[in-house]
Amino acid sequence: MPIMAETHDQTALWARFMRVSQAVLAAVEADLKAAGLPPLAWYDALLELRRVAPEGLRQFELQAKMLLAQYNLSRLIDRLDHAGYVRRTPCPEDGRAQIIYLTEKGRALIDAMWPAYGSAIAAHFSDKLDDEEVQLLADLLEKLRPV
Amino acid sequence: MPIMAETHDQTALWARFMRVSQAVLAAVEADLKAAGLPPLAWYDALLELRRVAPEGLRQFELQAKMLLAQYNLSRLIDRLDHAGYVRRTPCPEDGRAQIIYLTEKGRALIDAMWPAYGSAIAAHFSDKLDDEEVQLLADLLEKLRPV
DNA sequence: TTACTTTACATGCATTCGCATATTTAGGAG
DNA sequence: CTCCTAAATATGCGAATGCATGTAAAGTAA
Repeated sequence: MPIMAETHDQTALWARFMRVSQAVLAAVEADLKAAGLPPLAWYDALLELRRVAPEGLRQFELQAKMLLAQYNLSRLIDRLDHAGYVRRTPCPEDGRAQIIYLTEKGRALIDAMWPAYGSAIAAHFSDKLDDEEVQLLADLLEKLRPV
Repeated sequence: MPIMAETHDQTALWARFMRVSQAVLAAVEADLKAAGLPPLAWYDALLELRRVAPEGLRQFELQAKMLLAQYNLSRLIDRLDHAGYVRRTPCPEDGRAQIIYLTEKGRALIDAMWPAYGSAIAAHFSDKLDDEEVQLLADLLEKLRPV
């Protein structure tokens, strides 16, 4: 009964997809933590801010670039702000809003995190794929990308 | 400079891999929640217990099958136990241990969750891949699987 | 036996998350 | 303008997580 077999294959593949992606992510996070560095979300947020520097981003713009709920991003920025890596400033054109700027300290943190982060990505991810496989996976992920 | 280009490709692929897997997982979890059902981890744990039923599993055995820290599994079992889906019993051969059994109510929850879960997997994952792509992705994930 | 190490699991505490809601301001409709 | 709705962000509170450590039983060595 091929239909059942396919259903099973697909469900098994789903389970494997989740397990592998979570395991790889956990391995990379563990490497960062072992190096005494902040979690990945900090790096991601700071990196998005560096992409637009010297401009800043409004919170909802940053949210669109990251995969974080509004309240979680609000508090992530709290932490980044308190730690001195970003600075919140009121938006002159919209009284509700704030613009978030990367600070010099934040830029330095990106640089400090990248060696450990890049090595971890290589060790747990990139090194396991050759060029052809990189392209294959990129195409498959494009198909899976939510609309 | 092909080396830099490859490094960039691989890092970009890493980012995409993480974003897509997290987005797909979040979409499936959201469907479950919208159906008023418990989170995926509950299903996963109960399913592992059903696989070995009528035998039970010790906590560390279940931990090896799932991607959960020891203390998180301990508390997940607390919740499943309090909700009546599993039952903890002392292990006669090892006074430190307990054996976790699936209850009838737990078996019923698996059955109740599967329609929503299966549909969500199909909608957010399986339906986006044809048979050939399923096989390709399976092979790639096998390469990425941590040792 | 005693003493030490390891394994299996639990738990106190601080951090983070999820949810609902509050707060402030924008942007209309009239 | 006034009233209403929607958008941008923050926050109180309960649940879940991470970390360190606790407890109790096994295993091991003498």
